[in-house]
Amino acid sequence: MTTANSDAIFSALADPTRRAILSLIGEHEELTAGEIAARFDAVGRTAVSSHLRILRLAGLIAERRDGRFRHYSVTPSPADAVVAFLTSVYQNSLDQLASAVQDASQAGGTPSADTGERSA
Amino acid sequence: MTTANSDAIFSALADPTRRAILSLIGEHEELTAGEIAARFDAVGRTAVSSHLRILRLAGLIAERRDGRFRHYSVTPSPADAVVAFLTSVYQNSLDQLASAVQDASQAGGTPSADTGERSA
DNA sequence: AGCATATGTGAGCAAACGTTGACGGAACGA
DNA sequence: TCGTTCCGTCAACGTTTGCTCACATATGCT
Repeated sequence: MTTANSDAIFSALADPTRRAILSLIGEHEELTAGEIAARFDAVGRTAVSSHLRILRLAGLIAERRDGRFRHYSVTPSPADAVVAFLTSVYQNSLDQLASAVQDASQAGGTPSADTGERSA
Repeated sequence: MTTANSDAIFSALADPTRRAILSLIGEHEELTAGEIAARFDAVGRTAVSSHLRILRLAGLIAERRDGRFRHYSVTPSPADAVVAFLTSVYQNSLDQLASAVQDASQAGGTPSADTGERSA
């Protein structure tokens, strides 16, 4: 069930405008849709509204309605899915690197020649 | 300069097939393009090749050429850009949450009723 | 050389995405 | 009640994305 939602989270984070919106909201406690839209000259108000909807459906932001205004704030929990994915991928990578170094050091040779090469 | 690349990283991570590929590579030390493609029934070999290109251009995986084969492995560093973005967003959020809780506890009321509600 | 294997690349197409403009609904003030 | 403000939603359009098919490239084997 977290898998289905992480898809929405990664998709939501893929757009640079949405990341900018998320970053902007994160700098403040709460912002209204109009305040957010006002900070983006290149993007129209309806586009910002669509982005806010996507961010909200992904669970990345929360909406509080107050009269005519809608205040948006950051919801802390969902980012865990992203970090969990990355750590699961890179944890193995680091484990294997560590064991490779250990094997090489037990064998008595130089740890590895692979680390010196990085594809551009 | 990290900003321009983080765009490629987030876009690369947006696709569920690419995340599955990245996860698969992460489980092994190295995998060839053919070995990776063989694990995906739903997507063809050329599609996997395109995904590998995107992941490589984003700097998420490394390519090692060995005869006819191309071995792919995970490159640990670039995920830092993702984590850095998330922590920058949520750091402020957590700070504000902490101060909000402190304010509420000083006021003597229950910390918050908002946590019980999640938008669907 | 000739053929098979391993893999990337380009054209073409359907689906998804982001943006805009027009509209609708809800709330505030006169 | 009437007009204005704030904001989401819908239809349409151009762009991008992901996929497949056919072809090209490079390596290895005989």
